[in-house]
Amino acid sequence: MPFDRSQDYDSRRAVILAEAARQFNRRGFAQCSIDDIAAALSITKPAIYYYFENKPHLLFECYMHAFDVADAALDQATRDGRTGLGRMELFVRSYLLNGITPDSHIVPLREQRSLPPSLRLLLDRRRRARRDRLRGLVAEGIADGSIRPCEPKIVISAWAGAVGWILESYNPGGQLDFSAVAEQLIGLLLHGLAAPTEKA
Amino acid sequence: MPFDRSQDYDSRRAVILAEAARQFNRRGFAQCSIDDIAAALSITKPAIYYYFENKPHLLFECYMHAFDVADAALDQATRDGRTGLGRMELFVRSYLLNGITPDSHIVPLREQRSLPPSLRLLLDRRRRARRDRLRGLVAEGIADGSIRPCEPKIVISAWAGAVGWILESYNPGGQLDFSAVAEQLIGLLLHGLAAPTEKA
DNA sequence: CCGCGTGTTGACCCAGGGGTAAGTTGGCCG
DNA sequence: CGGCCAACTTACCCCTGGGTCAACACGCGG
Repeated sequence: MPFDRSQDYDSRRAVILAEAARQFNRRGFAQCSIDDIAAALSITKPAIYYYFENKPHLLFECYMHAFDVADAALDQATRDGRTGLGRMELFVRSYLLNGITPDSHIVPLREQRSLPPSLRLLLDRRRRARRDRLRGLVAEGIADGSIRPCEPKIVISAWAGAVGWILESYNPGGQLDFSAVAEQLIGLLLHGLAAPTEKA
Repeated sequence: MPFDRSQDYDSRRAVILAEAARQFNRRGFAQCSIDDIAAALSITKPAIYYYFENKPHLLFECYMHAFDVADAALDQATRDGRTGLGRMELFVRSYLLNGITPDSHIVPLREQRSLPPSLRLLLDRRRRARRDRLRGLVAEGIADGSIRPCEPKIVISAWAGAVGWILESYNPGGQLDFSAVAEQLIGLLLHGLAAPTEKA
């Protein structure tokens, strides 16, 4: 998706953001300069500053976009799922298969440290909100018997790490296509959670 | 562990490396300057350059140390375990409970990108070697019936992410002490892998 | 044709931090 | 006591890259 001057403001802004996310994902925040991102779009640095306040804000908006996607998946899962475990499954499935494509606005949370305190605060708030909702789903699953007794905190951190690292280390050139990878991961995660009586 | 001039060369070098690992872990590689590390030890930047070639090498040695610890755990697990699943359990247990302390030379693999190509190559070699050994354990577990059929690649990436992210997000001030967290994580991981007939 | 606002550029500033050169301390050995 | 080497320090270089400024295109309404 090239930078097209005939598009409207919001579209051009989104194109820049997408390219930034791509580069941040591929090479890491610290390793790409604004010039790199600009060059990839065949524009110059000040053009980017016309749309975005500064480099951290660029990263921040990548995160926000990723949160929007994840929250939408979570809303849907909460609505459509029947048990705690079912909701967890719907969430991760929807997130992996509909929300995310490799190179979309993923930007693993590991780059958090690159944000100034003010932005980190906002980010943390959203992260905690999502985290607490997910913990709630696990607790719910334990209560309804679909999830074996365990510590929701640990489950959520472990899942987040597993999903993030799979996305990070996924190689599009490999033998498995992405949906196969996703299915394997989902199976693994669900087996870890499910109560012994479940069949999964 | 302060920097003590009366210690011998290797000890002082190790103290510097440990402090570097601490800071890299806490604040991220890009966010700490050599001056920061030096200041924390009450020495000056050139003193660090007396022991280490440059900043990437410092990070590189953190990684190497982490690999040494993990490889030792893996050797022991391979030796002492009886089934594929048993070996996987021994590995992760030994790694978490004996190998790692929060703030030791963990330095998550996410900082890989900060290394120059030559060092990344060396790192990748070791990472692949360990990864392949672990995949072998999973394959072995599937063959011996202790692990349900699945894709070893996915399992290893997911485990790596889960363990790494738990270490990263562990809060020493929380209600759970580290060994409790480790046990919860191990339980979760093993449930995900174990063949249905297993009791775990 | 003239301005005027939006979008974009070339040229520039400048702080931070990696890395170095040369000088200083302090212990040890002859 | 003199020199020498390891272990540092002070002072410095300098380049990268974030961020800015003034000038410039260009479409559009008057």
